[in-house]
Parts: sequence; C-alpha cells; structure tokens
Amino acid sequence: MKVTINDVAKLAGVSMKTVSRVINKEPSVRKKTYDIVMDAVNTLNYQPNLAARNLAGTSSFTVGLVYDNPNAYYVIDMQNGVLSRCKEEGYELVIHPCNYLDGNMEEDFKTMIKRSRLAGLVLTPPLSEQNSIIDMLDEMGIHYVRVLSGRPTEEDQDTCIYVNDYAAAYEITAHLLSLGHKNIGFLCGDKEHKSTTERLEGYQAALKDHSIPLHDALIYEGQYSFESGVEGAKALLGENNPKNITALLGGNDEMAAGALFASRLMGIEIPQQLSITGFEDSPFSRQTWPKLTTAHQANDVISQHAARLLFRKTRGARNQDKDIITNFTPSLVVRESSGPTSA
Amino acid sequence: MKVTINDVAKLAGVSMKTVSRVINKEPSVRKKTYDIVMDAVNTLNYQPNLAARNLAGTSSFTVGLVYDNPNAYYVIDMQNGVLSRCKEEGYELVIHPCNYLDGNMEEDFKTMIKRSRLAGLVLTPPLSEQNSIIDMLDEMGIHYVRVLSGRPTEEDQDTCIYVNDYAAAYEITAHLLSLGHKNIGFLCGDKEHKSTTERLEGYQAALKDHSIPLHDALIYEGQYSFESGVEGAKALLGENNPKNITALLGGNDEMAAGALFASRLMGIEIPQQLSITGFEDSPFSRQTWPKLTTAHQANDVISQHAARLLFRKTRGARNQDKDIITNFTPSLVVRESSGPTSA
DNA sequence: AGTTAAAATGACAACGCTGTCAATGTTCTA
DNA sequence: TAGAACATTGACAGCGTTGTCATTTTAACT
Repeated sequence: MKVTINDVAKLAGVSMKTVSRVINKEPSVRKKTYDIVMDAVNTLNYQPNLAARNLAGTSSFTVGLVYDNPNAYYVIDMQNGVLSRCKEEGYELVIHPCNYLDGNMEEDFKTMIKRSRLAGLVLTPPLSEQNSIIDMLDEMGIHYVRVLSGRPTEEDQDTCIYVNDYAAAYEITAHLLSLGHKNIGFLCGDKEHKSTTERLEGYQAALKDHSIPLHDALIYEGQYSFESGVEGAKALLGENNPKNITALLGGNDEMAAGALFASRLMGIEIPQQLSITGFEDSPFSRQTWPKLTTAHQANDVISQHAARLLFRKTRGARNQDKDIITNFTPSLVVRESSGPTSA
Repeated sequence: MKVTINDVAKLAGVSMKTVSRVINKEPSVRKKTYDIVMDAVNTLNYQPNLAARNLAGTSSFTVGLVYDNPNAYYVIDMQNGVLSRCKEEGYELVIHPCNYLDGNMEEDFKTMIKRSRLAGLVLTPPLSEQNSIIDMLDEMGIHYVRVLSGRPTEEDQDTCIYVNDYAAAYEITAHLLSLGHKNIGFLCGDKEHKSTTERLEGYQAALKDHSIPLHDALIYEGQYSFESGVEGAKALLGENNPKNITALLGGNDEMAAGALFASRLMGIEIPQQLSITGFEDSPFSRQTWPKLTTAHQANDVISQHAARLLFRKTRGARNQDKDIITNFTPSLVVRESSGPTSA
C-alpha cells in the first residue's frame, strides 16, 4: 500500500540514498542507474513523502503564496499559476491571505515559517511593493519572489516579475486618442499600489506624446473598487459634465464597472456619449453592459513564472530554468465600452 | 532560533512526551503540569513543526479543500473559511482545484494523498454531489466532509453540511409573488449541481402554494454562467415577451447578471418592466445596474463549519465540538432589481 | 599494468515529533 | 494503612527522507 524509498531501492537493487539522488536530480548518478531507479519508481508508482523530505532536508518543499488583495479573480489566477508549477516540481503550496493593516504581519510570517519551514514566498501586490515587508524578509533570510508593477528598466530579474502597467495604460490611452477623444478622465486606484502610479504615468505619457495638455482636474484619486469607480465618475462627470469629458480610464475593471454604473444613474449613454475602459480583463469586464474595453493581464502565466523564478533561486544548481519571463505587458482588448467621439 | 519540543521540555522540567501531550490536548495531564508547559510554550514562542508531526503521528495535520467551481468568489470564501479554522487548530491547508471532466480524478487524489497524508478533505459542489467520488473516497478510507445543496430532512449530520437552496428559492419566489408577479421565469443552472434542482423545486413549491399554475415554458435549462443567463433571458423574453413574463429568477448571480445584460439589449427596463433576482449574493450582485435582489449565502461561515465537522471526525475524543451548524439557509436580500409589477 | 584522481554509490545518523509501553504517583477501598 | 486501581509521566523507538562521510567503482593518466 504505502511505498517508501526503501521499496524502490530494493526493487532497483541500489541503496536508499541513490534513489534519493535520482528523485532529487542530483548530479553524479550514472545514466544507467538513473534509468533503473526511474523504472522502479514508475512501476511502484512511488511518491516521495513530503513530510519526511521537509523534516530531513535543509531546504523544504513547500512554498507560500502571500496576498492582501480583495480581487477574487486575481487571487485565484495567481494560486492556479503557482499551483501548477508546484505540482510539476513536487512542491506543496501554502496559501496565506493576510491583511497588511492588521499590523501583526511579522508575527504571522514567523508563525507560518516555523510551522512549516518554507522554501520561499511568492509575494503579490500590494505586499510585494511594501519595503518594510521586503526588509523583514531579507532580515529573516527568507527567499521570495515579488510580482509587481514596473517597467523593464528597473531590473531585478532575480527576485522580481514586472508587470508593465505603464505601457498598457499608454496603449489604452492611445486607443482612446485614436478614437478622437481629447478630454480623457482617469480614475486612480489605491495609492499603496504601484500600479496606480504606473498606470497614471502611462496615461500621462500618451497624452503628452499626442500633445494633449494634462489637467489634474481630470484625475480622480480613489481606490480599486466598484464603489470608488461610482464616486469617481460622479465627481468627474457630475453637474452636466462641465469638463466635457468624453472618455474615462478606469484604474481597473471594477472601477470601470462602477463608472458604468454611475453613468447609468446619470443617464449617460455608453459608448455613444462616453467611453469607459478597464484594466486587468477580469471575467466581469465581460459581464457588464456594455462589455469593457480593457487590458488583458495573464495572471496565471505571470504567477507560473514567479514560481519558476522562486524554484530557480531555491534549488540552485539543480535548477537552471532559463526561459523565465520576468517582464509582462498587459495587452489591449477592445470591446464595446469604447467608441469614437460623437463630437 | 529554532525552538523544538525538547527546548520546551527542558524549560518546563518535564519530558518531551508530556509537552507533546499538552500541545495535543491529550487527557491525563495534571492541570498544574499543563500550566507549566504552556508557560514554557509561550515564553519560547514554540510552534510545533508540522512536517515532524505529520511524519511521526498516525493522523496528519493537513486537510485538503477540493473544488471544481469556476466561481472565484465562492472558492475564495470557502478557502478563507476553512483556512481560518485550520489556523486555529494548527492544521495546514492544501488546496486542490480540479476538473471533474478530466477523468483522472482518482489518480490525482491518490497522488495528493501519498505526497502528504491527509487528515481529511472538504468537498464542495458539484464534486461533493458526485456519488462516484464519494464511493471512491470511502473505498480509499479517506475522511471527508461534504458541502452540498439539501434540506434539513435528509440528515447525514456527520459528514454533510447542507445549504437549503430549496427554502431560499421559495423565499425569493414568495418575494416576487408578493410584489404582484404571476408569470415568473426561471433560469436553471447546471444539471450536475444539486442546487439547480433544489432551487427549481423551491420556486415551484412557492408557486403552487400561491395557486399559480406551473408552466415548463417558463423554465430555461442552462448553466451557471453569465452567457447562459443572456441566452436564457433571450429565450424566455425574445420576440416581444409572448409569455408575458414580469419576473425572472436567475439560478445564480451570474445568470441574473446575464439576464440583466440581455434585457439591456432588448430594451427592457429593470425593474419597471421586469424584475430579476440572483442567488448567492456574490460581490458582483452589487456591481450590476441595478443591483441584484438575491439570496445571501454565507460561504465563509459554511466552510468554517465544514472544517469544524472534519476536525471533529478526525480528532475523535480530543475534539467534541458541539456547536457545529450543519444546515444553512441563504437569506433574501432585496435590492433594486426587483419591484412591483407595473401591470 | 600501476598509480592516482574523480565519479558513483552506500552506511548511518539525524530531522522533530508521536506511539508504545513501562515506571512512577496518587487516590480509593476495605 | 496495605493493596489495588487508576492517573500521570517518561524512555525510547520509529516515521521516511536527506546530509555527511566513508567506500567502492570507473576513468585518466604515466
């Protein structure tokens, strides 16, 4: 019933340790021996016991995924991406939702680490962008990989996966400009998220490149939430749209959906009177009316590469994964919420 | 740095085993000894090592959460509920998304179990309702708790948590009836989900109790998806609403949102011309326009109790949790998508 | 072929805990 | 108050791996 490394060793006619070497892809195992062992592994359908490996080894076989993000779609995508790599590599995933504002982050981390020594952590925004947390992890000597908003230039390709929100926002803005829009409002998300700044700067750069003056009055500072999108749209468009805005960039899909909602309340037709765009291409950007033009972000792929990066760091010589992508740019998806200016 | 059970034992002046007894809440430890040990545990901030416990003990400290559900909000809620209990009890959670249609479910489960022996599994719909899976688990001798749609009468209170969709659907229907609606359409979700049948029967029972004849033509058989909601609404209301439907029960929030979307396309005003209701109260039922009347389902609470039930089964005498709720009924939440008939 | 260095393999302890069973303490009975 | 019965504690092995280090085998030289 329960197959151990000893059973495999016996069947293969080698020592326990050699089997260990094989399943850990350690060097200095003769090809022939390797094959014999693998045969035994397969015929017995052997699965190394994680608890034993974690206990005996210096490095562990569990990785943690840490997030403080209210967006369920995002979290699920990240989980699935990391999980798929973990399965392949025989790692186990411990998920760790947390609330940065709770304050007892540090204790929380330490407990997690003590309970099951971790190979490393995958950090997602906004936690991945919090210097205090990074410092803490450095101090504790914990491996980690950060997924965060940033452009290819600021390369720390060993611990970071960058999502180029700047370029994506630029592209969305350019799309709106090409449709003839000139007065384009922007709904900012949470300031704690670096993506907020990146997206804003992308938007501004596009305007500048098209010789459109920037107006702070067109920028609403809010949060990445539906409600904030509602408020933002009301603030920017209220009282008969005095600023004559014809397009609105939502900081993310939820804000855009909120803006859509507010537009309905104010009797504004989308996209005839106003174009609205989102960001992230989460499922519900397809479930609004009209469907949202947005920037598609392949979170599952991103998190897969984050996991690969972590494994490369962790396993050292045993893992020389060379095809890891550390820079991603969300791509424009045009749907029905954006259209040409009527004016 | 690393505190082991031996350090605690030394500080407390007892044997390793006694500390083990204390942290496992085993009986026959003198109160005084217990206190001394706990003091030591606290001053050293001791956290038992999970790998060691799993390896040494007969029972394990990791539970699995299995789901095959596209609804991110649902999954996250379930995860968080189970997770919160796991933390309290010192368990670890392994999440296991899967695709029932893949077919190699059994292999998948076996691998998961071999890798890290599991204390038990929490199963969510629709997997929890699949007899083949239940049988398989029984055969493999794996503990599990099922969360599924059902009414209080069919009690298997030791392994099941029931969500009374029947009663909730009844309540929603009664709500619509009280608003004067008589021709009420129903958008069925996936047939694989027991909730689909339960909700349909609740709807039918309410109609019957109010002496409204049932018409199959008012029922659309679809899936629990936005797109299916769109299709369903089109099918039931298309060609100028020949059946004179004034209200539509969505199988879940997504279908309702789809129906909302379709109504927009057909130029139907909500709720003036048509009331639409959802089910589950997922976040986006608040992010549609208008916001959805729905039935609130406390998934995080439900999954917490599922975890508690599992722990009670697993830990036997050491856990006599008596306040576990095994029957939940979603409760009506009235929002703007339902209103009185204009007729 | 004889030597030496390098590569491949194995023996065995250790990881931190729990289960078993024996040893000690305590309480109760007569 | 002796002895039985029970409650509490401890010694020690063992869970299934990996790390260390010793040993054997192979390859690479004179």
